[in-house]
Amino acid sequence: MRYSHQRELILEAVKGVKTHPTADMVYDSLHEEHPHLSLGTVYRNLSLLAQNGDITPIYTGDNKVHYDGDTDPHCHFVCKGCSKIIDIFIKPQIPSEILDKEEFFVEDGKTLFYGHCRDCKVSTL
Amino acid sequence: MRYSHQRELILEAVKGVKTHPTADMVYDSLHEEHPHLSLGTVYRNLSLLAQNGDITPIYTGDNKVHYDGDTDPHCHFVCKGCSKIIDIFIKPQIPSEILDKEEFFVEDGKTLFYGHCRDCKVSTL
DNA sequence: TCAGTAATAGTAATCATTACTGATTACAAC
DNA sequence: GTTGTAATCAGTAATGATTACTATTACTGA
Repeated sequence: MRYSHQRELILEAVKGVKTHPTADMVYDSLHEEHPHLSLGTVYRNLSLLAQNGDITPIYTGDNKVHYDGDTDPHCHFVCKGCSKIIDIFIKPQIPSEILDKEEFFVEDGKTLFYGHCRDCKVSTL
Repeated sequence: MRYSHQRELILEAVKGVKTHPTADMVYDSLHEEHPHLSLGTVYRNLSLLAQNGDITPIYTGDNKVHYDGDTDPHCHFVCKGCSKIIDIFIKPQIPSEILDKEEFFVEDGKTLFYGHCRDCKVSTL
């Protein structure tokens, strides 16, 4: 993969933030300072960076792909109220009994927990 | 929720199958025998049934929502080759240390494992 | 410096899903 | 059974996230 200034910007925008942004959010955060950056470029590079293992995609079910700049394996918590994603620094465990299976070969795992964050818990009472 | 014949059909189409179908797949499986069933009805009812806890949505990252008719908590394996989803009947564990957190309140969890199934493993060698 | 080619900007197209509208249907009260 | 009414439906248009396309720009190795 050849170097590109845009890709560098996009990578830093994801790594420099704890909010697990979507393509749209990355684009918004960069657009003011880099008005010529294209949304298509953001999508393409997020996808490339994920393929390359530099960032990790998260599929929460909100119909948008979020990205995590921290590629160290860990879990996430998704608030059903405000859709916020919070890092949970526990390594997802792959139970040994399924590593021995002949049917499939596990390479990695993603674990999402769903619930309500403190702020949203209060507001549902 | 009021009874509807269409919803019954859709629920049975998901429950009667181990393939974790998408809206599109449910529609296709029913359309021949029920030509007047509308795709919009399939989408609306899958969403309602999921809200109601009768089926479980799965977000694998293929940009389509899959549904599981088995609502007993368990994990899934996703093949990176053929996109097949396989049930893994292990209950997703919620580590006790995060249940005590003040920051958020976990209600449920979803665990996906990624890798290659036996057929696809062979073909990548 | 320059050629070759990957990457970009800008825009059009795609695809899954949702929203809308007028017709139909479940179901509760009479 | 009949009727009122609100949920649901079929069919189709609209939306929103993402991908594809094309002419242009910019890395990078020679």
